[in-house]
Amino acid sequence: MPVDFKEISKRWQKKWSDSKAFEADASDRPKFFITTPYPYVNGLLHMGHTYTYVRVDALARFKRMCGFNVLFPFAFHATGSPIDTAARKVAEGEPGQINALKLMGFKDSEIEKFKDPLHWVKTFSQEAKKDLSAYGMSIDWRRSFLTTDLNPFYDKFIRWQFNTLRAEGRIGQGEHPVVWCPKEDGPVGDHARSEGEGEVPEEWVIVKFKAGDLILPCATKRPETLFGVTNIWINPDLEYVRVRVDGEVWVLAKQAVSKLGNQKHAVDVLGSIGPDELLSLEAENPLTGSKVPVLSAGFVNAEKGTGVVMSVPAHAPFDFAALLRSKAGISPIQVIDVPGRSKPLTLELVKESSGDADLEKLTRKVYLEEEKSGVMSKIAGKYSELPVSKARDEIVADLDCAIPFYELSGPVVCRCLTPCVVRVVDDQWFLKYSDFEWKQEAAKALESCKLYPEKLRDQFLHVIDWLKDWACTREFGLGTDLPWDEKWKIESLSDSTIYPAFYTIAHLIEGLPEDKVTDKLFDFIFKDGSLPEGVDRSIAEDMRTEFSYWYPVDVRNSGKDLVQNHLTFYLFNHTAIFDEKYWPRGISVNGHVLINGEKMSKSKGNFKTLRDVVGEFSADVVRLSVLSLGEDANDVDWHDEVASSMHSKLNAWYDFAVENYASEHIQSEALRAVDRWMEHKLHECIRDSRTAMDEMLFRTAIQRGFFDLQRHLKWYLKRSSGKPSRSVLNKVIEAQTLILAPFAPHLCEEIWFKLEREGFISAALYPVHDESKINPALESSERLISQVIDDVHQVMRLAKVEKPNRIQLLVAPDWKGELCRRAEKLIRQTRNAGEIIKALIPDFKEHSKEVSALISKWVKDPSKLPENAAHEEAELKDLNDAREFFKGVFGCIVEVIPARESEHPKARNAMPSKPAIVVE
RNA sequence: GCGGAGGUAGCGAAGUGGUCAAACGUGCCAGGUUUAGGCCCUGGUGGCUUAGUGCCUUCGCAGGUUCGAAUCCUGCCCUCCGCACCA
Repeated sequence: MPVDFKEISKRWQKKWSDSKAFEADASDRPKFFITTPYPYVNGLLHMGHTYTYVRVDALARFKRMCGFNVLFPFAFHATGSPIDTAARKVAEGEPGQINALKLMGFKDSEIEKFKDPLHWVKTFSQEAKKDLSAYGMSIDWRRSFLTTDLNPFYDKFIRWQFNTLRAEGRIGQGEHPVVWCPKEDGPVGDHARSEGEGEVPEEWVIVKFKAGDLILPCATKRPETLFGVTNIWINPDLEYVRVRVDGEVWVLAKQAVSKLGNQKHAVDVLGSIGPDELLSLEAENPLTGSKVPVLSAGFVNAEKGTGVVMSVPAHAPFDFAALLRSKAGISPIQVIDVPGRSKPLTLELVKESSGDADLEKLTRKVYLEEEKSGVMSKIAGKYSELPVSKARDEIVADLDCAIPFYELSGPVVCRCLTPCVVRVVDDQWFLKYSDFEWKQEAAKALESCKLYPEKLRDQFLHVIDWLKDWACTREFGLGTDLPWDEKWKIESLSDSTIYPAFYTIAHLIEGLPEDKVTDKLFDFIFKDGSLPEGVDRSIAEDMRTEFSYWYPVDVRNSGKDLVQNHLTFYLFNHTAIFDEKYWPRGISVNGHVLINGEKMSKSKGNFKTLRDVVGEFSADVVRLSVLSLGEDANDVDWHDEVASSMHSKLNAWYDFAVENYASEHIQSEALRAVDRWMEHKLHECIRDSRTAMDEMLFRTAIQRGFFDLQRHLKWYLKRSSGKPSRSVLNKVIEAQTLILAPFAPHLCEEIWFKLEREGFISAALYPVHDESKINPALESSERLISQVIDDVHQVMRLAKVEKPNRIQLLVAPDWKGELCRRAEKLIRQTRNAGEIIKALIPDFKEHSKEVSALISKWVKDPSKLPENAAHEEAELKDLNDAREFFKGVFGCIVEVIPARESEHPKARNAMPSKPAIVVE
């Protein structure tokens, strides 16, 4: 019967909600607290969320079924600039943005409202809540909240967090390069760019060459090549100026002056300087002291650097090409050796006639090669033998006249269509993640943290090690004001590190008047401070109880892209703020969702929202499908066909369970071997799926606990010829339904109800395996029988027999079994066939020829040796017992005969557990 | 470039020194039932073989260690995640 999954889903969701099934409060039961990063609410939840969140929900449901008091809360993130920017775009009538909203199904009249960022936040958090409920998430919604100052309580919590961090010395202020729009006079994030997404400030160095009283500032990314400078390039077509920079007089291209101004240099243009004068200068290499001439070259451009270029012809294709053209008769100076190369790549490949595009390519090639395998040559004095990147760092550190300079990695254009520049701001606030001691604390927190999967650990360690100070404030966007400097908003990754603690009190704190919510109150709740005056004691104490009961978080699960930032920040901040007993207990990571092997993207047209798939396939089917497709940090590849097939499987299980369950009392009955085999398999499946669930290996759990169990059940039904044991069948039906419940909770509730079981299956206990029922010895008979069926099929196929009249199974004589068992032992000791044969022949005199043939075969390929060879008598019994079954399978008489009694030439082929087969 | 994870059948993916031609899922082929069904059942799905339960070849590429390697070692190629003020 077709099951109406959607109707079932709605009905049970309502029952759960009406009975507050997932609302959890502090108690004396063991607790399990699981969280996942809240989504940013600038759109609908999509396929990626279906995976991450169902992993959390499946674990929550499983732990609940293991008797834990489980808290699974959920909230919404509004902090940051994208929503702000999007709202502004709507206000400006930007067609792309408006279209995006239309595609989400909003009517023209509604779109108007999206001019207000608050409307985005409210709309999409509500939509997400609807979608998640329809997806069957077992969330305690009482504890849900929004971030930013839209929510005064969360806002105060974040202020407390930052005041605490500051008091602990975790926050500093300093210089920082940012991408800057000169017109808007502010930083420009990726979201606010019309061009240049992903471009960042790159670190260059300005090396100051002295030329009399003047300074020629050469901007370079490769200061280690200073030893090879043969001349300075300027472009006579550019306009050059003298500029007073930090008290010195520099010469540079006019366009470059503002760059310096933006990078914390005091600049004052003194006047222009002509090419003739420039070309007459002689510059002093600050590293070597040698004097080099200034020459002209057309490739010098003022967009990059200063318009003054140091020329290293041996290692820079543009320089060498220009030098060839200049006919100056200067020879390149080699600074870097590459093993296996007698002459620098540049000198080998560059011709006078090389075009700009070729030179561009070559530059990249040279850079990569020399960066990777180059070492400094002898000429580099104390730096010789060093790898180039190391030499670079040391040279810059040693040279007073080398100063940092930033250049964009590529052109960036602001949303206001103004080209952007790099600006060094000096009042940026940082979280001091570079602090060695803080790193050590984070590493310690990691140590006591269970990771799912464990192989994440190396990456976390690297991130902790390499993490630098994090700029934690922004000048615009939504969020919480930095408490002591309200020009700044706290940046979005920084206001979402310890908020799982807020879940523990979110539903209670709203009962207090806002003005009573102070830092002191948070100290009381989270840090055992004293109760501030005028605060309702019972609420405050409840909050403290909730926090100390639920904390720490037992598992936090997210997509793998958050390891490198959010999850690591999460560790850092917990160590800074909370007592060690509250540090995270577990972190779990999952891969991304691909659709038909491709990354999901709106432009590819394969973008699916959560509500799309749930609408198409139903919650249970999506949940089970997406979890069955992958685990670990691997990506899962969504295919609709998988979901269709999962739909059928679930439907079939519903029918089977409801039709075959005997809810009346079952009389005890004697169990046959096949019944005990079924119990054995059932308990194996229970054991394996339970273990997998605990490790969040849901695909394994589904395979062991669903696919495998179903296969075994099918075999059991066949083997028991339509007369399965009622009690065994009942146990299978109960266990299978319970095992499926964390994945397909709605359907399983419905089955549970139809089985006339009390209460929610969500609150029932997950099956526990009974070790005494597990007995691998029970498997040999069934394995023999299924193997025989396979072999007979193969014989029939090869012999082109479609409908056999008679099948004979000729069972190997006991001496062969004995031979196998003894050979097995000997073959472990030696690979010498002769030795083994010699040892065995005396006991198998009558079969000496066969023995030597078999032994040499087995020595050559031990996998051919039957393991745990059956005894003739047992094999005859197993096969005889299955005769009726075989008859049903093949539709003909099946005879079981000892091979030694058969005249048939095939009889000799019989081996233990592999009877000879005669098909007629 | 740097750090991390990977490359096994059409696809997804088990398997980490011999029992693995490779579980399980999906797809595909053939047959049955049904003959509206995204239902169900049976067999097959690397190549060769076709009275026979066998043989051969594969686990990104190239070498090496071993009686024996998808599994260990070396080099190379490719894919994915992240690389910061962005959620």
